[in-house]
Amino acid sequence: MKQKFYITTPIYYVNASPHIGHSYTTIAADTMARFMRGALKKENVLFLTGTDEHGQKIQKAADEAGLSAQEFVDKVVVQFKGLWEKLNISYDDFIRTTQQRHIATVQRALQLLYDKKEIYSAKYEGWYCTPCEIFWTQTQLSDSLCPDCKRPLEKIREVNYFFKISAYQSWLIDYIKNNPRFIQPASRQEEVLSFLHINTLSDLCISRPTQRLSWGIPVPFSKEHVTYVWFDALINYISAVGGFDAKGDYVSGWWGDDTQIVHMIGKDILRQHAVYWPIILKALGIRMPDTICAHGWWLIDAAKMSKSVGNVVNPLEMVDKYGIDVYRYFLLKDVPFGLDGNFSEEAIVRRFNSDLANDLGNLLYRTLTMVEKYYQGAVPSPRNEIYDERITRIVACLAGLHRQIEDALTATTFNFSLALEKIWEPVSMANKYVEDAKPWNLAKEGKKEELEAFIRILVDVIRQVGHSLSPFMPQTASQIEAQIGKNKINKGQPLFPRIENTR
RNA sequence: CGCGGGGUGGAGCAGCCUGGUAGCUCAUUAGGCUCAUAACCUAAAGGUCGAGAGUUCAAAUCUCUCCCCCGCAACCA
Repeated sequence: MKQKFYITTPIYYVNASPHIGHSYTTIAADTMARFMRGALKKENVLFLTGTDEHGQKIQKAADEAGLSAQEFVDKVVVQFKGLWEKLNISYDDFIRTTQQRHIATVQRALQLLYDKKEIYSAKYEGWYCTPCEIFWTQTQLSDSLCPDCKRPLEKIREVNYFFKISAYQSWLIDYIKNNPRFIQPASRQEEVLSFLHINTLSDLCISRPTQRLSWGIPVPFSKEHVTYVWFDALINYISAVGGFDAKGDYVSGWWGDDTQIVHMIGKDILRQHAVYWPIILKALGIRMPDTICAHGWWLIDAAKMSKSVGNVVNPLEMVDKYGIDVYRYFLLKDVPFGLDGNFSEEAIVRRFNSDLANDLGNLLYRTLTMVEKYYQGAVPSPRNEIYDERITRIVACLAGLHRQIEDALTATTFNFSLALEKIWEPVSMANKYVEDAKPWNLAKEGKKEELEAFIRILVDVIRQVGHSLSPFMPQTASQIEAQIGKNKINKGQPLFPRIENTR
């Protein structure tokens, strides 16, 4: 494990409000960041999120809202930050592409690439739909009408700047093959490789004429152009944590060889991150990130989430209804990371009742009751002399738990659901052990020492589980800690009261 | 002949790379127990692993053919 850990979410495009997908990526990154803060020192972890604020669609959304672009993005950013606060997202830095630190780095990067002759200007030809403000290439068209609005298109010819990514295709293929951890999960790596084998990369158009779009970062070597949003956006990962020195070398405390760099993304933007981004870095002479981790999508009642269908899930509503940690738990547990998941409230309730109420919540509450009943609320002190075989097994399970979680999260593919399964193992063992130990008999028969050892191991399980849970469910972890107390319990109410079928 | 993902007990999935008694969670049923949130524990029922052919002593797993479902336009994690 490297000394430092730098994890990012994508910077979210602020032309609309955040939805379940944004919250999923961010919760996953937050959980990793929290876990790594425990594994490394807190100050050796940096968790970055932010917003992508330039481009045509934002300008259009701003126009529709009757605001200037800047006013519009300022407004939406507040929504995102509000959601992250509500979801308990522990980001260390929040970058906006309209910030000066970002603009300066993007412009410097462009100039460096231009000086290295990695960028050239060329005439660009395409079909333009003026009402939609969208460009279409010949191959996207079946007739001469706009695929979106079915209105006639206009043939436009203009000068734009292109980045020579085609020159890097074979380098990229080799790099991906030689670094199997670069794109995760492995199935995504195959996807990218097969894409690169089948297609020949064409140079990336990285500018837009100012006459058509003014809401962007000005290209330093042309007054008539602003930067294309994707080039602008990807640079955020380096502009947030460093900059170019006078010689044009990138300098950063978070991009050295001692840092593990992870970009958490959704599968829809894999192409940009696995193809464009490495090439940009390579051309600038900057090291590659360690891992690009692309997760799947959430389907809503088995259908693709879509603004036009109107089935977009608002995370705030779910959080208000079920609670932050229940929402976090559901997203991280219900689907193996990487695959598409199916979101429904029935599924949340099912998960809630079986895992949180029946298994974990019930274990905590029955234990609290026993401590209260048999020991008047005082937590028995550790007793090592009585160990039956089952206690030994539970102790071994607890001892190995941290390692198991670490393996699930770091050794393979950010397997959150597996990590949570591991945390539930001691919970289940403890619930079984209650049946075996029959504490009510121990109490009746006056077997004081056995009873104490028994209660003590339950308390140990709960403490350890609570601690292990803290990256995933931070609030729950502290609630458990508060209820089980140090020397004296604070019984309170059941942590996750079962949701009965009320429909 | 476009590309990719998938089809495993009622539901959701693992297993397939590296063939060898088909496994997990939930739901169902029966029993046990009472510390506990009708919770917990134990047990049972339930599958010709999409169809067919081939390789093999042996195929969910390898090969071939076919059938069906979902993405591959936009918003967008």
